[in-house]
Amino acid sequence: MASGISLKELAAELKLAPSTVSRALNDSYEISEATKKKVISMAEKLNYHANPFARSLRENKSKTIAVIIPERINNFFAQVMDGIEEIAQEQGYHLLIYNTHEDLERERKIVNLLLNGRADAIVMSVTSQTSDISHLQKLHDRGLPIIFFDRIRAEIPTTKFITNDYESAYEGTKHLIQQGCKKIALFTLCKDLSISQERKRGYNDAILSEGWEPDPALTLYCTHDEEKNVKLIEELLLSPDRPDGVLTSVEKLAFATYQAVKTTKLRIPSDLKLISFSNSAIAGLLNPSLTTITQPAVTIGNECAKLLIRKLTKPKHYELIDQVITIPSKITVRESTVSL
Amino acid sequence: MASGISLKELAAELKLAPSTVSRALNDSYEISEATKKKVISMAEKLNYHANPFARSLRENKSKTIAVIIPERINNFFAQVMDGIEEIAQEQGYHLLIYNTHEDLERERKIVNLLLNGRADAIVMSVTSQTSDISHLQKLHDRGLPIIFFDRIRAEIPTTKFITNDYESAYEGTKHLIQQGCKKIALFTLCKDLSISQERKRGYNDAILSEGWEPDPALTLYCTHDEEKNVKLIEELLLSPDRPDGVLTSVEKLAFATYQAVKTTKLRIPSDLKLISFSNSAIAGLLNPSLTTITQPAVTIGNECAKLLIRKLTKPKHYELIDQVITIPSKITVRESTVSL
DNA sequence: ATAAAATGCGGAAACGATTTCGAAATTATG
DNA sequence: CATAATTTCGAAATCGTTTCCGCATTTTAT
Repeated sequence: MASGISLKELAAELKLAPSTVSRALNDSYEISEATKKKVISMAEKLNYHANPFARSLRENKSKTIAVIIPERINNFFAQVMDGIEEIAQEQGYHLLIYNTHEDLERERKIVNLLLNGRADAIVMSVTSQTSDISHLQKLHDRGLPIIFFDRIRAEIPTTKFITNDYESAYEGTKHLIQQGCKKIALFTLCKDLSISQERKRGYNDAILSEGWEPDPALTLYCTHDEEKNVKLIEELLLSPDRPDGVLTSVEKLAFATYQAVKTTKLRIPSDLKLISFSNSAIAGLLNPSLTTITQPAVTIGNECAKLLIRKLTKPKHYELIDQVITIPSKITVRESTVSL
Repeated sequence: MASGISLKELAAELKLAPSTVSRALNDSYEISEATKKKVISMAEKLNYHANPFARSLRENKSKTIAVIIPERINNFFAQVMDGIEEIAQEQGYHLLIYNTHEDLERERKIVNLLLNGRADAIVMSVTSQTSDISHLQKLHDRGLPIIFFDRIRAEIPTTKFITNDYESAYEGTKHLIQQGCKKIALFTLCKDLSISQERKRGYNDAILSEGWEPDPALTLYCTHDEEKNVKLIEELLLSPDRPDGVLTSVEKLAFATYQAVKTTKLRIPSDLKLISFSNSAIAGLLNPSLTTITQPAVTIGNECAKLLIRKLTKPKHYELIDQVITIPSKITVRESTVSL
């Protein structure tokens, strides 16, 4: 109903064969410049737009990239999406967005949907639940180009983009130590996530580098329920063994910590220093301003899209080799970690 | 390459005609339960997934909704997108995302792209540049269901979702007055945007309701360049006629105001009270915490998607009538507007 | 001057699904 | 038992492209 004129009708109008018109519009060498001009001007006049489905059906490609993110769009994912969108639009690619909402079953469903070719490639960040990866394996086996970012799975032999999670966590923890913290806690998500593990490793090694013994009680595995997280953090902060420094592995846990602190008598940074992975643009406006480890989210999005599109346009020349590309984060020190 | 088995191959495997298999999978009444069972189980076994392009080509619909937003994904648009995604996924619809980056030319291009049926419907918020709306008119004329939200265009006779911009701005301004402000400024975007106009109207009427004379110099039309905005705001705040209260029409201008205030000797809220339209989850953690007018972004997204999908699935029963549906915002008073 | 090659275009098949139409097989009806 | 009605399925057309193949006609080579 909404669709306009077809190629056949355009051809009839021009008294040419559909094949000729198609070739003219695709700038084929077999067509004379004269007819090309005629065809193109008539196409413009009649407002002809090729039916994308007919083309996709015939060519077996969709000029579409699917982006799968694991949770509601936060600052980080928003910036990655912006980064992907920027390149995709520039290259004439379309963007499909899916959200697994941290649900493995939904992830499976979505991935299976994409098995039928609706998208030419996939950029994704897995759910924290993703233990069984057979659905991802199947995608890859089918030859569908797929790139992981942030929450990656090393088992799938493809290119992955992350930030320097280990080093950033190490440096962040070191920073807390330099600021005088003696008992440093880590607030993180699911144990199973690669980034959680890497960040924990960095945190642990920083502690060890001081000759200290890491205390398992100081690693808090949080949930996806915001209120519950605040409660958990409150409990820890009210306990006699409370930490005097915290590294939060994701933005929202930093905010939860600010919330939790409110109900205690503690003050940031005098009683508790806080540093967090965060892509919030207003970390500097918080009370107190938040020391952040900022991930290069837009760049990650850009690079994912660039690499995928190169692979799609020149499949022979580019391979999504099994490698992890690391783009470093940047630490910005603010009030939450400096003693007054 | 990535595509799997076709209907024809599945049919061959079953020693049935493609038509029969198609009908079986679509649960047609013409097919016996016995063969349906056989077909379905074989389809599962061979991991058959219908080619979406063949289906779309034949049925002339894509089960896809396009979302067009005018700028990088901020809190508001992220929440709207989440809201749309939620319903779309539930109903088996796919989501295409486009960003016009406040550029009318890009908006035209994107809209023209969608003219060929790639999406069954559109949810959009126009750019601040959108003066000529012939491209939107054409979309609507072609019968492509389209819904506007937030930044709407009244000229296109379809359903639009907004918040109570006028009332919220009125109430917000009144709140500033009640807190003792005598000179209230409005920081807003482009004059041409419907929401800007409505919010300005609310602001103006609140001023008039006090018997005051609105001062044009107190309305600041900001740009899309963050740094420039900070400069503009600084200038105003340093002028002898500086305001003692500010209503910002969008979130980012509130943040710009916080930035600008830093370089002045002014204090919020004692010297300057600030209230802003904002969907930031951490407004309460700012320094000082920010009084906000929070738009029902997720709900707006939900409602857009619900209405569109109803229209798409039952075109006879639902019409996207020319109306503006208003979902009220909620004012949350925090430190930035209350004297200590 | 004739053969060979290049040019410019048309006809028709193909992509993979849905659907109209019709035919065969089964059951019901008189 | 003969005919009608119903159930169940197959053949073929169709959606709008692209592309393989073929056929003139013109240009170049021998």
